Amino acid sequence: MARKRPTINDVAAASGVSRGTVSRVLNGKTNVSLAAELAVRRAVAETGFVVNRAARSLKTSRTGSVVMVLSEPQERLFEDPNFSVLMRAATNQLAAHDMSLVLMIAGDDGGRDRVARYLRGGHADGALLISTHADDPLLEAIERSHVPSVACGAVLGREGVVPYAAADDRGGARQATTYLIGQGRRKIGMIAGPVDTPGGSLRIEGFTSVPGRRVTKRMVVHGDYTQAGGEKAMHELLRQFPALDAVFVASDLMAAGALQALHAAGRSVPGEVAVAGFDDSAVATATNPMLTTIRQPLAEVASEAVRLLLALLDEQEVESVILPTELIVRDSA
Amino acid sequence: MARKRPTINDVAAASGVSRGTVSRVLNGKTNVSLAAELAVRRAVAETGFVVNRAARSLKTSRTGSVVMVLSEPQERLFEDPNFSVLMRAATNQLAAHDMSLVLMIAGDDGGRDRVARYLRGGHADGALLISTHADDPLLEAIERSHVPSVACGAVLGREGVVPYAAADDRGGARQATTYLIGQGRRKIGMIAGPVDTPGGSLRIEGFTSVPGRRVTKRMVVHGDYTQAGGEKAMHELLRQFPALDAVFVASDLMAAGALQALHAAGRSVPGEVAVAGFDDSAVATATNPMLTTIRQPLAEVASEAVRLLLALLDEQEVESVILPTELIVRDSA
DNA sequence: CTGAAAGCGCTAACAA
DNA sequence: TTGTTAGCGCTTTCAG
Repeated sequence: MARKRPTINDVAAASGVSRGTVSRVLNGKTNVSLAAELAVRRAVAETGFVVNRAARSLKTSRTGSVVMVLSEPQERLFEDPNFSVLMRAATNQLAAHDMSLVLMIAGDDGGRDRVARYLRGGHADGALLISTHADDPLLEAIERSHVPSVACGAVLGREGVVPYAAADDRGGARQATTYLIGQGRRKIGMIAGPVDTPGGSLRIEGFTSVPGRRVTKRMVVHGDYTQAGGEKAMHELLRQFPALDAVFVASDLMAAGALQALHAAGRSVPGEVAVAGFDDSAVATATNPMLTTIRQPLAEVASEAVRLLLALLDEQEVESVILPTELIVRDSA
Repeated sequence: MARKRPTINDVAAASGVSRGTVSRVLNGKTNVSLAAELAVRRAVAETGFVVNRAARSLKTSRTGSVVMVLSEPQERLFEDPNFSVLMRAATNQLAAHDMSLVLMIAGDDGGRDRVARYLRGGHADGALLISTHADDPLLEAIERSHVPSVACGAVLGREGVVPYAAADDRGGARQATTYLIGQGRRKIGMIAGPVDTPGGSLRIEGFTSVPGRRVTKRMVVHGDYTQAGGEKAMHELLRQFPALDAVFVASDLMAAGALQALHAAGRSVPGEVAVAGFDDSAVATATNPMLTTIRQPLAEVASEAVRLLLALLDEQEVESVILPTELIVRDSA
């Protein structure tokens, strides 16, 4: 048993046509008689034929795969609940087009180098960039490789260069802030992410742009998107801006940390301080009180990014898309 | 600019040796003079040559990639914080061997079919199975494809057939239970996972096997690894076994739900009821009180699984491995 | 509408 | 130790 894998030749033999004709029905199906097509399809089913991608790829120089490149430092992503959602959505969307997703991590020089070689080697038709920074040396390597790329989340400072699909960070921050104000809060602080990420800077912009109070520098501190970072940031904020009656936190994980800091400081939530998060990740319902937060349509971000990438591969013009967020009201604000 | 990608012929020309010699230094480097090797290496660097995997694959019928197959239904994994850890570790480990990881989701019939075709087509050298059940039709397809496979976490009922790397579920449960008993708890309930998962049944075994009290049926209820499921299960447990003074919960996410149920029922934690979780995922420190839990060495599980798979590809005999867990004491017990 | 034939870039067997 | 050579399985002209 376990005979050799059937090739296109076997299918040709079984269906009584030539290799060329089989190939035609397998692909564009241009100029094939119905009879021939039927015969081929039957033979494919009978033999259990599956095309050899390597051979096809060698001929067409298309691989049928897309690489998802993670640029975030290991430890951060380790805690990041968003990434797996992006992965699954991208995988599903790609699968619908009979393409596959390969994952690469460009966390250090070695990783970046591997990605660069992979791309230069033409091992993937396109790249999906996750949390890539504008100053990431990888960007240059990608550009040099001429492999079409799309980012999930804008690449700060390269918005015009690298097409992207992203959640509306600015709008989401505005939603949260407006809600807080609507709840009668006026002295609102913010725990932001690192400024070199879109979530870091755009959410500050959104936060700042809502009228109804003055925002000064001491009202904003920065965390690193981890829970411990959020806790530390909250303590700092409490020191700088003790009068605050609300905090908008740029991620749920950091918000969980902020909740702990507030608890330790003896401030009740939402009584004395209202807390709003961002992400609507699993931790949002694990905290006490549960987090009022902003849901990002991450699955859609990934599918849209894939759609853009496929369009790019198809040599179409593409335009970046920004998807709306949604306010989820729970107990913390 | 943007000239054609250099081939092995260009390298041969640039280094003044034949294609064959270039190939030799690129691969096994058997029987190559130092001079030739040096010349080739220089030429590779100069030309920026990267081997064409498709061509190599066509010749060797090895792809240099491994597919990670997720069998879990979409909605569960969506909340599962473990999966991304497995992915990253596997990716890193594979990268160290110059191989890549492609991700496929076999959540429904369509997905399973795609995976089966992928494997039958010889598009991957091996498969890494995640949360595959014994009755998954995919298993048969994989077997039929003759693609070497290793599971992350045992495939219940197929332990002898599919090699695996797993955390010590039984031992971890025992650790947690023993700790609870050591804290003076005697009426310990359990919220288990679905019995058709290793974490579901082995953790019950571990829980039950610790002496010091009697375990009856009403002390164990089942959840579905979601937070909502944990909450519901806790309510049920409270009804069946109201006298309990501790709960061992088979996942942190469910434990977070259990905490909420206990809170709603007016039972203090850990005062009246001690709670121990499992996983040590991000939610474990987001809850209030923070969870005492069992840490699974997931990254090691993935690396070990990859190691086993590579050994299998190398035609070696392999033996499944079970890795020790660690008790993390926090505030809930 | 279909068959024949020429490679895609690489490895490995063989010959030198 | 090295060069030569024969394909791996497929797509795609080019004739017919």
